[in-house]
Amino acid sequence: MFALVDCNNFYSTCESVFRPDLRGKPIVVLSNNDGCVVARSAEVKALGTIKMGVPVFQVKNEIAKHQIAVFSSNYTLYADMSHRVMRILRSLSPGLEIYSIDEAFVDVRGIQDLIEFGTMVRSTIKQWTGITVAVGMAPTKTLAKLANYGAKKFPGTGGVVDLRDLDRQQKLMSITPVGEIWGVGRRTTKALNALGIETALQLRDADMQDIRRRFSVVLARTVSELRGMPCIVLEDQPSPKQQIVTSRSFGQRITSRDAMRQAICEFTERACAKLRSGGQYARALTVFIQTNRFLEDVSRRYSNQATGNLAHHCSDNYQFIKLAQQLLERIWREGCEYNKGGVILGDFLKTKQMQFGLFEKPKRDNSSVMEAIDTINSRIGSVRFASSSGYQHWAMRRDSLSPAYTTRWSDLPLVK
DNA sequence: TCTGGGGTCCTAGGACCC
DNA sequence: TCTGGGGTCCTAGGACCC
Repeated sequence: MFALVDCNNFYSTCESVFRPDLRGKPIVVLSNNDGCVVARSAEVKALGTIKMGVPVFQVKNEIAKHQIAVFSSNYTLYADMSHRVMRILRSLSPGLEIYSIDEAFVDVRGIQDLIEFGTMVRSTIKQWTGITVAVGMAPTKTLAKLANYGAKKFPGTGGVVDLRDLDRQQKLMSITPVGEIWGVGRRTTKALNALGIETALQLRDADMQDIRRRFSVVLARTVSELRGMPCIVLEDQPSPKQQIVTSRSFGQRITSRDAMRQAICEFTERACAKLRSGGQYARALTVFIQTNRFLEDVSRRYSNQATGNLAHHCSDNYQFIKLAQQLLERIWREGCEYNKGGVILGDFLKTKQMQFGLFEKPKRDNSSVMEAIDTINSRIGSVRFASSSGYQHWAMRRDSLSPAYTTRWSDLPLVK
């Protein structure tokens, strides 16, 4: 038995928890660079005119008209609030899989009264963090997701749904559009609709072999899960990463090679720091740069990437920065207005054992230097390589950033 | 003028091996 | 006119998730 616990309107709730004056008011939270709407409060969802993911400039009038409060993404705040929620969940159940920043699967095997448990989870999290969650419980992950959908969609449930009962499953599936099912995206929805499959129930009762043939093994598994046969297990041990991406849209367009080199070097540094924080080693690095992909004039569009390998695996800023600069030289095109760039670390070592080449002398090991840098950066801010320091004209736009209420002493809310 | 960031998995096709 | 069978590895692209 799985429970899926999912925070309601997570980012927007994180903002309103510390702004009681905004409770019950419409709120949107924007993506990095203040580009798109990525979270909406219940009041905004109810308006129906501001869709998830819409570019903010397209809904400027709507925002003004309804006096919607706008926030830039404050990931420091959201990550901290997420940790608080997850810590509570872990204390309530030993089996926990943190699935994303705002949701987790919980192992609820052996719990007799699921509704009682779900209600307790909900009220505890609400009281201790101010965050409201919905709880859906069922014998497979896909059904638990569906139960959670029901808990959010129908207020009469009190935000908690136990979907063990087969009749109840059938009833909910019959009124749930197939596109709401976990694993069924936009493209698949369209293709399924074309076959006459509109509801979750119709997908559950479709011919499994036919689904396997027409679509993929992934969708066939979804069908199986809808029938109550679990195919996806609880992964309470986080599996090691296979790649690390660090990329940004720039606040202002970059046209000079020097500024781009600086940005790419900084991305590389950050990616290596993430790598070390997971105790991993990588060998491949990809650098990519692109102009605005929405440019009308196609001749001004440019996008390219280059991949290179180090002689052996490492997690050393120094070597990856050197490689990153060589790769950038291969793809740099003069005269373009770049609006995004990034790096991808790949080809990770499967074990924690370092393997050197047979005929090469082990290079000087910088790990103690890296460790020192990481320690300093985690406490008091930034020690940087010279290659990535300098002017930050490209820093992302965050015009409506809220304070770091829970992680910076000077930002602590005052109670009068 | 303005359009996010970070991931995973699957499939098809090409290059190569014997 | 006619061109095998069995395999691995890599990459690009697509689909999905939050």
